[in-house]
Amino acid sequence: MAVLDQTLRDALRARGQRVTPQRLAIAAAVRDLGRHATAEQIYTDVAGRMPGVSLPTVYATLELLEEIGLVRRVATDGGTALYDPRTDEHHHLVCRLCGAIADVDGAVDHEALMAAARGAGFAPDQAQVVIRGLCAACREAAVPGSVAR
Amino acid sequence: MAVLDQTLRDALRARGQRVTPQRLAIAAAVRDLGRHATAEQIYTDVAGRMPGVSLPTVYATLELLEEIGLVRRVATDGGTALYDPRTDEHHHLVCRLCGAIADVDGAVDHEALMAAARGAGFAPDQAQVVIRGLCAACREAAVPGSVAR
DNA sequence: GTTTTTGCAAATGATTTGCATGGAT
DNA sequence: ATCCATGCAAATCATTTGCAAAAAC
Repeated sequence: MAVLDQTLRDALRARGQRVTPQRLAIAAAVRDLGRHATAEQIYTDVAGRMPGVSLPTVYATLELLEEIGLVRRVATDGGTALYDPRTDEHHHLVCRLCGAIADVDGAVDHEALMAAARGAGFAPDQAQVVIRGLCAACREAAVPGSVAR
Repeated sequence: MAVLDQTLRDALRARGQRVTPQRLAIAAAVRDLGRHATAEQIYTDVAGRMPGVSLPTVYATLELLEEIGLVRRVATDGGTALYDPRTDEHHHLVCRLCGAIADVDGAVDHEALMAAARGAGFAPDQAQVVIRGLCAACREAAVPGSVAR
């Protein structure tokens, strides 16, 4: 925890930006909430620790944290973005019915993707893979018996 | 063209839905505009052929066309969705500055992705890969000389 | 002290919804 | 004749912006 705080403090100073309690609290909330939280969820969590924080500040800070590389914004198709504290290469599975989200590791050759992007003249920042479908629970609900036991 | 129309007519009848001039015009617009059009662009194009069409109808029809499998909705992160008449497996490169979009073929083992999804208990519908970065033009504009000549 | 951040309220922009009329079957 | 689809206007919802007050540096 102190580690994250320190990284953030250093990054902010390096950018000539200020270390504010809001920024520290938001970073802590992202870490503590774990995977895939919406801005609203993060806002609610932060509001618990620090009454008075505003949603615009949460958005601004999440953007900042993303630039610094402490969070990844995941666009899930569902209109609402998720913020993921896991910053290593991994991808997502999103349930089209209930919105449940799961991680997928491997299964994608990241280097091949980046190479393909460069081949097209792009300077790629990041690749996001989102697989949409039905999660086990929704599949069972839709067609009882369809999920192997 | 007649091919697309016929496919659409058949699909609509099979679903017990109606073949309307709006639906035919919207399908034609998607086809004629080519890749990656926004709902607004499609609306503008359709309005040219058929004054009076409404944006809500365009949205509803695009959703329908996606269900039928005649278009793919591509969520580009940029708030605005794109509709792609190319329905075969391929992925996208999106410029973070100008929004330019390019196709990427191959580079992803689609079967491996689907298998990974199934392994997590999902019944996957589709996988979308979006690579964000700078296109050649924006890269050149940002850091002159950075693009190999 | 100077400059960045914050909080508030309001704006924005894409997409959706409710409802009465018009149209396809 | 019946039920679906359309157009319109208004609603929704996530996210962003403008600006004056407060807080870091």
